[in-house]
Amino acid sequence: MKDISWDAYQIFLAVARHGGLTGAAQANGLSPATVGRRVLDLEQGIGRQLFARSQTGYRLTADGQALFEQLQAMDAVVRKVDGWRQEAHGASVVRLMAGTWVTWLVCENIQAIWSERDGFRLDMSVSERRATLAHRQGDVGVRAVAPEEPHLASRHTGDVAYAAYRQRNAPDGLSSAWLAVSEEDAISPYLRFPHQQAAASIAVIVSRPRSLLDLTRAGAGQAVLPCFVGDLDPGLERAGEELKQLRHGQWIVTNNEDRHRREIRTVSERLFRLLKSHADLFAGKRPSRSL
Amino acid sequence: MKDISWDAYQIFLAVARHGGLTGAAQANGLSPATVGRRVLDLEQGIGRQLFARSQTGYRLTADGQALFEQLQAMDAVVRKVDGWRQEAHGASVVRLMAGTWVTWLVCENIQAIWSERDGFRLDMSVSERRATLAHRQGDVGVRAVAPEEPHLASRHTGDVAYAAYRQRNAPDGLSSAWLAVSEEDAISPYLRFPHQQAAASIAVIVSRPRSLLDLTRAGAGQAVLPCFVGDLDPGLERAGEELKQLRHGQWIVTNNEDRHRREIRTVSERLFRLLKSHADLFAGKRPSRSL
DNA sequence: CTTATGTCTTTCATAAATGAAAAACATACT
DNA sequence: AGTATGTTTTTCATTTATGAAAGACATAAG
Repeated sequence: MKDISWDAYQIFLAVARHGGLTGAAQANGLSPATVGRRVLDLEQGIGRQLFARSQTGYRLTADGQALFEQLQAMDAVVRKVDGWRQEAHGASVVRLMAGTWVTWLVCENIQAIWSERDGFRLDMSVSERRATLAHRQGDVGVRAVAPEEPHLASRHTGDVAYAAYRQRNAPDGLSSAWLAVSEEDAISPYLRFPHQQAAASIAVIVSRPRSLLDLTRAGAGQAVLPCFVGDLDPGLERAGEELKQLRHGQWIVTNNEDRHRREIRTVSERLFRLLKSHADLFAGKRPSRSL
Repeated sequence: MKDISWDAYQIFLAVARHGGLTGAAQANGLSPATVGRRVLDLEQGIGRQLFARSQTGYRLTADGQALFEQLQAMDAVVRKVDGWRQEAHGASVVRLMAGTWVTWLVCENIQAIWSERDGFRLDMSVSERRATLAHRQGDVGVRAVAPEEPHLASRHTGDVAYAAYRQRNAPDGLSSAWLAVSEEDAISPYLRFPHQQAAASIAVIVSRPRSLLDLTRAGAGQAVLPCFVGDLDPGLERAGEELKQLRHGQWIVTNNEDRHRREIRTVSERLFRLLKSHADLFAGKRPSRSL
């Protein structure tokens, strides 16, 4: 019984997961031809057929399934090792926690925040909840309330204004119906507004704020959106004045202890610059549409 | 952060266990040069130095020790997989590696080594080369030199004596010609003897030692044979005294790690008993022909 | 001290593995 | 039915990895 080369197990797992050679080849940086050969070799070494082959891909046999399950533990070890490697490299991940719309703006302007040459990975996590950066869940946060936590450092970027938006030039009948996220998901004041002010007129309930924008653009009704989102969209117009009771400040927060970490400083500086350059837009002063 | 090829981990473990490249190379069926390169590559991939290198071997660094400990779980998975592989084959093969004449003796006494009721298959592999059991090529080996490899367990069975043999009562003219295997196949000292002592008198060259016995019995000349072969054959007699310079010891070897395998223990115990019961015969003390 | 031995590292020729491309085939769409 | 698409398998030229051998070096023995 000859020893099996462990990379054969690695390739086997990839084929099993992707259900074929093409996906596995991409994941492992090999060609489909090579992956096919390696799997054949493994089957010979094991003495069992591990996959049922078809023109549309590979399916695990019972024996293949047995091996797949056994090898999960191996994969778990490698994940732990990878975590240890990352640790060994100091901090090659920066985790950014922000709400739906700031995350959207960052994505639209990603080249201003991150490039491949930076040598770290950017993880962006969307949450409407207050970014506490607790338990090191995040490194940089964007929030609507100035932090009082002593371990957090913050920088004020400006105010955020809100208004109701509807489809531009929409027929009048539909545009008065309200679009809202569900009450249980309505964490922020702007998300709660339709429930508090026009509950009987809510025509559609969605689970994500991004869906509000989509529906509004499609003419399904009106929704409360941040001005920097609504005013930037050529398919939307304001359905009324700014809703001044919803206005709030905006802060970028980091952990005091992370000040020395270059990657975190880099990201928070760049983010501050991005938000500051959009300060008027955030505050509800209408842009010229040339941005 | 690039994925690490899992066979690199396999090689790392071997180097760590053997404390150097040479042992790991043997265990993995690679050359020391290759192992050294692979470990360098791994250190680059991990971004840490894993070994302190010296001319006397490799010692784990603190980082290397951390990785070593993490990878024990991976090794454990592979052992389980190997158990499953064996199970898939019904744990049903024991591979015996021995020279021509021991293999012959085993065949003559097969009921003492193996029966169908044992529930495993016996594979017998003839090789004049030293049985290293490397790369799991064999499970039980018989060899002429005591093993120094730390992963091999051995038991001494006794000495093997050699003499020149000819056809019994042969006419004098033919019996002085020598029979030999070819020089390139003459791996063992006894096979080299005719080339070294009587090269000009070699009448016939064969490729297999078994042919020496056949030719000698047919009266074609004289050949060096182990005493346990020549003395047992009623058609042969010694052509001279024991060739004392050819005498050597004999050991049965198994892999330390295979100790727990019942079939391997069974075969090596039985083999030991067989060879031990023939110890006098092997040592050149003449039998009574009633065996 | 010198010599022998064992081990690692480097170089170079060779073997093995690889990927690109073509062929074959299955499935989905028109 | 014909066409388009996606996937696998096979072939062949190229690339990569490998091992043999030489050199360098450390350690042990005489």
